[in-house]
Amino acid sequence: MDKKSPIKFTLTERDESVTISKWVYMTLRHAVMNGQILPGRALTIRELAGILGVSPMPVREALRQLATENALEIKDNRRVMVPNMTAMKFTELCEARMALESHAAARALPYIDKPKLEKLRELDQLIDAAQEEGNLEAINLLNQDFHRTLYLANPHQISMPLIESLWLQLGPFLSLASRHLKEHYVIDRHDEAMKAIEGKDTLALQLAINADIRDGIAFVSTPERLHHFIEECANAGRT
Amino acid sequence: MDKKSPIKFTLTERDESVTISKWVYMTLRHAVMNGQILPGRALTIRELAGILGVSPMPVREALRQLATENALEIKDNRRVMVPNMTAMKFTELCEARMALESHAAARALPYIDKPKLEKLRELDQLIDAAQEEGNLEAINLLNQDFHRTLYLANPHQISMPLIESLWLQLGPFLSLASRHLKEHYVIDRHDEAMKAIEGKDTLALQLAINADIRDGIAFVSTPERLHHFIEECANAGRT
DNA sequence: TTTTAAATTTTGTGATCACAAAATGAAATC
DNA sequence: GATTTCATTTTGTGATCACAAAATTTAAAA
Repeated sequence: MDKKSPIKFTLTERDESVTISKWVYMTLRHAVMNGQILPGRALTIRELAGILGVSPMPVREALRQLATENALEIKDNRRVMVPNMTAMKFTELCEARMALESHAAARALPYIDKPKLEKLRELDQLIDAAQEEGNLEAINLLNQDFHRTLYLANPHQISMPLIESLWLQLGPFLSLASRHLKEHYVIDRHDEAMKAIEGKDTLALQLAINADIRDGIAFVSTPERLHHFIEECANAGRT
Repeated sequence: MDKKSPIKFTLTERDESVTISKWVYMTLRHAVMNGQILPGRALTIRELAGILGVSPMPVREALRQLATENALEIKDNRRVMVPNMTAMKFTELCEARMALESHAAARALPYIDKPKLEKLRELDQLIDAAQEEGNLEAINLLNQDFHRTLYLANPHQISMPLIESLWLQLGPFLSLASRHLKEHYVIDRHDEAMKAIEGKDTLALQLAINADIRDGIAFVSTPERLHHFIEECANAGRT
């Protein structure tokens, strides 16, 4: 039954300068992050290799890498899949995001200079524009860019990879859940963050980041809706 | 010059039931964690495969996996090595540990029941015993066990892999630095943690965990000593 | 019809091979 | 002696192959 549901994901052309392994990794990562691969759907090396038009080898490495980042799950059967979401896991992931990202933001703040502030302002405006258009994927991408730019301002930063792992684990569910929504009313918390950054107010920045994370998942607000979405996603990729 | 310095690390016998890939991964991970591979020393797939007595394939996967955990660094040259420590990086890693682990501890606390408390007490006593003997590696291992047991008490926990990544990044430096020390006077902060756990006092537990992390790295206490050790480690594996 | 058992296919693992890029060493130039 | 150039070797990447374990299908039995 799993084999019935066909796998289909965005294929970008490969730049010659990038290794096949990396291209495969980035392609699969994007597919997972954007919910293009249903949770529970069994992924086989050869099938993916066929779709991507490469040998099994680079796919193998990419799958293992994504599994190490907990974007994929390798069961005892050696079967690889996008893990299913649970209510508790969702809570833990969000809480971990807040703990890690508010920390990363605080430690990046001293390194925010004029040009970086400008870059953040620019991203903030792009997000506003994307919201007017209602372009969901763009909003998501730009939002990530905003956070990444902030955290990476710290030249000694080491938590970005950990944060990316959390994003990867939340990505598929958020993406799938948002697809089942009629309308999105996203509140922009970045203004608060920008003000805190300008004022070099660490605590205010941490609060703004936490608020932003909370808002980003606000559409599953109530426990009922959360369970509703979880069920819906589980059904979409029924085993 | 790099090639001159021979690589040597602990080789445990492989259990039939475990895949070669996993065995190679665990072996290399242990070697990195315990400073058996000098930072900066170039690691080649074939050399390691030769030492381990396996084909290049499993080594390749293990190296990539350790690289995604940031235990190893893949340079542009495609060269793989244990990354060198810097003072700022060291600080960032410790701060990240405190942020993540105090968070993990707080979220695990509600799940600590009688048997788990007993297990923690047991580990605490083993650590005391190991300290009397001055068995450094045992202390380290048991200390990790203590923290792991605590955090994993939360059945929905998702931060353990992130924490392990931080341990992996700190491991080689701490291990190498401690080797250059005449004496170790480790203060046991676990008693405080135990008291906090028994009293279900979240804040006290977080403080105890943070204190424990600080103490664990106390031997590099002053910035001068930190720089001294960093230099010494860099010289040990000079490029 | 449902359950069990055997046969077949598919799959991950691990080894080997081919090749281009990178590192190394030797010779030539300044 | 120091630096560059070129030939040689080593290395990572990616493809292919062999095989045992797992999954699937088919056939037989209840």
